[in-house]
Amino acid sequence: MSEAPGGAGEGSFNPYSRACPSRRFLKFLGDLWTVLVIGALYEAGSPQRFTEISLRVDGISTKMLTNTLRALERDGLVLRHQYAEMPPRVTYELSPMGQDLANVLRDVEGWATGHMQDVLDARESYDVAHGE
Amino acid sequence: MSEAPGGAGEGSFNPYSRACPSRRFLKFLGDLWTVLVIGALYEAGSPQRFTEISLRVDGISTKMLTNTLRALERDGLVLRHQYAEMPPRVTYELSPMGQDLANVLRDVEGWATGHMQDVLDARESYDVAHGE
DNA sequence: CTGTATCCAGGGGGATACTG
DNA sequence: CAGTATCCCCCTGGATACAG
Repeated sequence: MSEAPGGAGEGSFNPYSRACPSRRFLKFLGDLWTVLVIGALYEAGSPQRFTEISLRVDGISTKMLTNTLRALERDGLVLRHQYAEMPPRVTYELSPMGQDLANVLRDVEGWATGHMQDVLDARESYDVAHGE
Repeated sequence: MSEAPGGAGEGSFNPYSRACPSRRFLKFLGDLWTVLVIGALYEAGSPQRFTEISLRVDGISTKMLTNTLRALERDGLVLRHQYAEMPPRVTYELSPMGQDLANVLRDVEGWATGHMQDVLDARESYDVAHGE
């Protein structure tokens, strides 16, 4: 019952090894746009259109929104619905697995905003102690 | 009681706004090296030396390990201890706030490794359906 | 051992223009 | 509206050499 640094058992994935696919995946999950897009879809609670998402995620470019949504869809985290209308209408929503992930990422987001002030203070102390 | 996309109340931080400092912080927290270094320190359970950390986090360069540790220390998430010895000895450990964060990030890591296979399968299905 | 300093290639990602 | 296609700059981050 020896454990790798990641605590993964045998036959599992371990992001602490550079060759493991979970490392790249973890990197993707941590990507700012990934986190915010998933969070936006989660917050919305209903299928969102391309433009709606871009409005919720301030500053995201069409390129990155496209890339992010495409990757999320490919990974089975987001469901894409296309309607044969004119003008075209496309919506995105979290898959069950995506919603599960959203809950995890939401904790990270909550932790970040919840401790932001502490961190800001810590930085100030550090900068003062280390000569700006 | 209106809510921003991030669900943050007034006076709080909201990473969905590009100007909010929490966005940059969230980006830092999601960074691969940040996640793995914190995870490594958490797993270790005791203060770790520079070299020990680099061994746990496969593939990290001295530059990035230094940068990451420095940033974590500045943010009050990691405590650095320096001993006046020869050869020099320095150890790092999570601060109480850092340990709190570690628990959150650990869930993300666990989610990633726990769903890696599902994602791998989803990708294969997607690629087949969309012509490789 | 624990970093720091520099160089530099590669890729991420913004801005912009254009299409079905 | 929902993207796609390019250009292209910048900045990340690896490699390397060196210092305390």
